[in-house]
Amino acid sequence: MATIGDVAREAGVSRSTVSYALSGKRPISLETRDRIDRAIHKLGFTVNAGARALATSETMVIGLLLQFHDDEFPPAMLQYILAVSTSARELGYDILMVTDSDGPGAVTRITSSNMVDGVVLLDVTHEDPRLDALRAARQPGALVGLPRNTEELDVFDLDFGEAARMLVDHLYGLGHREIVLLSPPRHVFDRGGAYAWRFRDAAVERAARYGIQIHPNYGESQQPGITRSLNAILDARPQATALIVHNDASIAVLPSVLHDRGVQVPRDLSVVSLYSQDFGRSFLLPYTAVETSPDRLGREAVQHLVRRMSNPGDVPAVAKFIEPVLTIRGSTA
Amino acid sequence: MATIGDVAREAGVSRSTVSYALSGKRPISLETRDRIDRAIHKLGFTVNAGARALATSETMVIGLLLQFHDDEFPPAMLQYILAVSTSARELGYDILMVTDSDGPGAVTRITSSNMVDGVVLLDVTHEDPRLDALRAARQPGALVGLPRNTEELDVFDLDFGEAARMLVDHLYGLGHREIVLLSPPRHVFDRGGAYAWRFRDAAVERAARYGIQIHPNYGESQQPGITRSLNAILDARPQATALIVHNDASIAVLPSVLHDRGVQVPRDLSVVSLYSQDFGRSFLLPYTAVETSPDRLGREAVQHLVRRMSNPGDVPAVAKFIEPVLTIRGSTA
DNA sequence: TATAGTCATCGAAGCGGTTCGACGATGAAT
DNA sequence: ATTCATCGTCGAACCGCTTCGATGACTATA
Repeated sequence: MATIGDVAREAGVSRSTVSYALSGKRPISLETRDRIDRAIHKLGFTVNAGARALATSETMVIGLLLQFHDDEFPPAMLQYILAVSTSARELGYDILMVTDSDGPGAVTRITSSNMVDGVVLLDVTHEDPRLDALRAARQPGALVGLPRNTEELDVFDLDFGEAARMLVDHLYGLGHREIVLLSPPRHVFDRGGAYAWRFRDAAVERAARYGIQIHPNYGESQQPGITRSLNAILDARPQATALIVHNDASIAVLPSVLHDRGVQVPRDLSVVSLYSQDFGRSFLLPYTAVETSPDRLGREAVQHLVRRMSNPGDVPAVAKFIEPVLTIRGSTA
Repeated sequence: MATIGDVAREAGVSRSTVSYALSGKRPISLETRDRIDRAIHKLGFTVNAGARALATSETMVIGLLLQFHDDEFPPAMLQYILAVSTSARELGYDILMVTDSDGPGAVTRITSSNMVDGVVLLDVTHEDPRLDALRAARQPGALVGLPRNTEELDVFDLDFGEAARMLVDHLYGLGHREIVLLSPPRHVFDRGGAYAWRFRDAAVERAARYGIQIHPNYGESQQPGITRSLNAILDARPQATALIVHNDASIAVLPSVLHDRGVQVPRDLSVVSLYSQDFGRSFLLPYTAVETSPDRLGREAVQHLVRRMSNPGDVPAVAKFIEPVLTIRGSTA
């Protein structure tokens, strides 16, 4: 393995000169730069990332922390992972992905050992135990998901309240007066998945303001419970003319369930939901829905994190709720 | 940030002594070990991963390389990612996940800069361009997926040929004499996704041996093509009594398509497929199928990689095809 | 013509660990 | 009573790179 010393010797200059040629932090004559370039190619030299990290205290790596809960639909998570990874790479960072079941431990481990320059926390809950670990860390973090206390933290999330209002407005405008709402499983609420109740509460509040009926329900996360609960919910409200589905696992199987019941959309029932474009494409979901935009979310989180990593202290904390976009797909009437 | 020097000073010993106490590579008296432990806790010391990596030439990080192709179904990939990540962590390794579109470049980048001790390549194709980069690297690699030339490489894959034979046998045993086979999209074949034609060829060969009819077809990867092609394929073979689906995207939407056609499983059509248990659970797939076992595959790949990383040279190259397991779910008659 | 900047380069120190060889103090074996 | 190992510890060197301050050679300024 060629080191910077080998390159220096080959080019007949000092190591520091090679370093400066590499970084461009000091002027180097054209001629020397040329000799150095040739030496680098001849020896196949690449900077040793560890040594550079040690010298600069910058690893150029971002930690990505995720946890898989039984009550979540794994395919949805992938969208966020990809978005974070891609935008990090665009900014020159690599991703250390940690799926430890011990979330706080993982945060502490990778930050205190200086493996990363910053972390992105996915799927943050109301009282996320990882936040204490993050606050204790030297490195900054960006959250996707809304904790109770956002002080000193950069958080990014969809504006679920607004999403709910948009969907209720849409249905109300079409004349619907009795709506069934399918939320995530009760577990998610208990665990503090704020997105769940932010969406539900806003929907209920909006419906109340219009004086229309809305029936909130919890969904299930595992088959065969999903189908069973879906049927039970629809059975219980035969008068309802519209369904709002805020539940990834349920929405994936909804088409076949509706079919089994002989329900035609939108003739018999209007259906709206909340999912990302990619997700909808994977599962052939033809429903009018609000985009969850994992790509925008992931990108913003990473960009902000990088900004904070480069000017520590200077960047004020932000809580950014990206505005939902309604995509009409003709599943409502 | 406390360094090993701070700990040494606090404990009144030399830095090397602290290091030996940490690693246990030389005997340390109980009393000094105690003083060192106290100092470590008092100062909240953690070894700096970069410095250690520099000194030992071991990063304790494994690179995980993946690429998302348009013709693949993203949710299936997640299973592998998780399996690799989990088993790596169990062995003390972290995962550097790289989703670069430039696969070979990514391999070279992370290996030549010594960011990782080894790499896992997911979804390896017949003539995978990443393999040259891997061969040129100092670090060993483990592949998931089968390349044309496996020399000097450790490859892990499901025995797709055997899987196909098991499914054909199963159907033949039940009396089926005309079978429709739905393969991955043509793109996958062209790109060199060996699993696609290994499965297809084995199925065709087996059917020929039994003297029964089998009709191979390419599937699609994106809606609405999936549904359209599924219907076209079924329309074309009205006599067929069984369907083998080797196509993640199609299998996810198959239930609703069959329903739309008024086809009852297994009364009107027997259906078998190939997917992992988790995948089936996510999508409510009730089909008799061969397990793809991403968890076993990921685990074996990582374990072998780690073994090779610790005794370089000593470990002979392996090509391991894990044996498929048939799970009867009652979708055949 | 003396003076002050630039420009290009070098040497040395430092980042935070690990590891090798040495060394004094013990205890066991001869 | 010597000799030999073993035990526990230390100092120094090294891993590969960055960066600070210094230096000599030029060029522009007064």
